[in-house]
Amino acid sequence: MKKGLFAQLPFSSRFCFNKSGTFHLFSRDPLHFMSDFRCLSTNLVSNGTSPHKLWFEFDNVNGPDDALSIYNMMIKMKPLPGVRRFNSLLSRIVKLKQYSVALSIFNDISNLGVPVNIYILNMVVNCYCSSHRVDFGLSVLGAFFKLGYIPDESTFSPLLKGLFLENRIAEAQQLFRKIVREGLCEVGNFIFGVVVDGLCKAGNTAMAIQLLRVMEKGSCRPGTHHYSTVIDSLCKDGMVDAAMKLFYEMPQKGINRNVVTYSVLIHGLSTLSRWKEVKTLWKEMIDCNIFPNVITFSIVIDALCKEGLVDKAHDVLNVMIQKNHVPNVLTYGALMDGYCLQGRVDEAREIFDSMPGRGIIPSTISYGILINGYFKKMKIDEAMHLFREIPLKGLEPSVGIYNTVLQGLFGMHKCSSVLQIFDEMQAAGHKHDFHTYCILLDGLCGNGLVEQALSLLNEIEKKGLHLHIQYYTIVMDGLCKAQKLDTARALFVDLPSKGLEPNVITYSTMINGCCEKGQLEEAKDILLKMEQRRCLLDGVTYNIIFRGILKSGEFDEATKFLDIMVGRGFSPDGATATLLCSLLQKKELNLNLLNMIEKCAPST
DNA sequence: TTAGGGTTAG
Repeated sequence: MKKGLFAQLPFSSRFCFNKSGTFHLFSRDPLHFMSDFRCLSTNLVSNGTSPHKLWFEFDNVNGPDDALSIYNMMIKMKPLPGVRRFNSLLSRIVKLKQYSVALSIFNDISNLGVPVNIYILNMVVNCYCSSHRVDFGLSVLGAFFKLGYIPDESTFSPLLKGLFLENRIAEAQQLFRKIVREGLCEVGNFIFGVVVDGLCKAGNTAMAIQLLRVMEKGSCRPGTHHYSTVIDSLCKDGMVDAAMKLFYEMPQKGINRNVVTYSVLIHGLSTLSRWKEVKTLWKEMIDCNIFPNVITFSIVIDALCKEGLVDKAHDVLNVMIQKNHVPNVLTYGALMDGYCLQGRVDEAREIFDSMPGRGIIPSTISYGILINGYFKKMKIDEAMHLFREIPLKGLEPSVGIYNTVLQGLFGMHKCSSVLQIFDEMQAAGHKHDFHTYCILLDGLCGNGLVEQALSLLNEIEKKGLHLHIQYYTIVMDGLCKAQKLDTARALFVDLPSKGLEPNVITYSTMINGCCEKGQLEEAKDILLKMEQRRCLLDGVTYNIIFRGILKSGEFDEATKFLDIMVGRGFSPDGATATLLCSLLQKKELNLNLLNMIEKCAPST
């Protein structure tokens, strides 16, 4: 059907179809249309359809198939519909995020001689930038000038967004500066929003705040959107107090807060279990006539579940329903995960089964949550049955689902089933990703197959795939646990030759391996190297070293180390507490250390 | 241009 449609297109050879039935454009010079688009195609077929019958139907376009059907009808008309009709169709396709479809149609209409206007050119820029092809987007700028159009905010916004999306932060900043300095277009709320969002997502919240301050002094003042974006980013960076400060600054500066502003802050606070403040904010929000929506409720339900308070979360769900808010697939997913985390997978299953009756179709992630829950309860048959059900329900098993199943099977020591599923995955054309390799390496190590993990690592190297420090860290850990410290050390020493830089987890893995083998001196050497390379120690590393010293019986040294550790804001974790308890029982700790432990960690 | 889900190395 689809191929038939394209056979009628004048340039059907440019399209190809992938396995999922969607089509994409062969890579071509994005500006080739410049040479073609003025040429009028003369051999159009007319079936007499009136253009007026079509123009109102674009809202009913719900996917590439609909788009192509309408497009096919449009190009059969004589005379051809005007550029505005094509504009509306393209705009609908862009809304559906079918960028390659939009670009292909664009190429075709330009070949058919439909004149290109600035709206269409901006859409083309947007399509390239949204599909990680910002360089093509930039090259379209040339077309603007050739056609006498001046790029505007709608041209530069997607370009900036695209650069941020491709993690080309410096270039995005450079372009933004150029736009401002040279007055390339009006710099309004919209473009500021793109830059604030881009900086935040790039992890540069501090610079986003600076930009807010710059905006305050200019003609385009920051608004609710800009503040909400920055508050959210601060919360995600764990800086909730700084986020609160900005939040309280808003009314002082005459900026309204909306449900998004409240929701992101509630998210930040509830992840830190600051429930008292969540309650205050909730009340304040309603007093201000801003009402929580399905996302706000879902945020709270999710946070309660992650804290193990699934029954409370279920109460919130009931309140939500009483207040006529309709829970969606994400709300139920959060609750299902909450039950699974408590090992109450049957209750999670009840929710899952009740979803279709409530008009909600479970997503692949809903399946993933439940499959993971079953594996954690060792219910392999139920897990695999659900996995097999996914395609039967018309859903595409994602890489994430395959990863969950592979990991679950490894956890059940079903290595032969892992291979079978991995083969199936490849046969079905599903590309494995970075996580798949991590799961395979970790699963092989965890099942006593460290040598095979090493072979897989070699294979990854030989294939010239992107090497990642995490692969090596996993295998080094496996080697240490298999009493093969020498091989782990060799791998560790070789990292720089592969262009890889060890990170805090790599160092702590090796330190742990050395401590377990009683090689405290070597562990100290690695610690020294780590500090020389300015790799900051985290809580887990401090605990690993502390346990290593404790096990060596050097209690005076352990006391000194604990003092430093606590001074830097880290406290003994669960594994350390267990070790301390067993040492206490054996009465092996000295008095100084006992006093120190009591002072720093009353809970342990 | 702003908010929510599973898996993800010590």
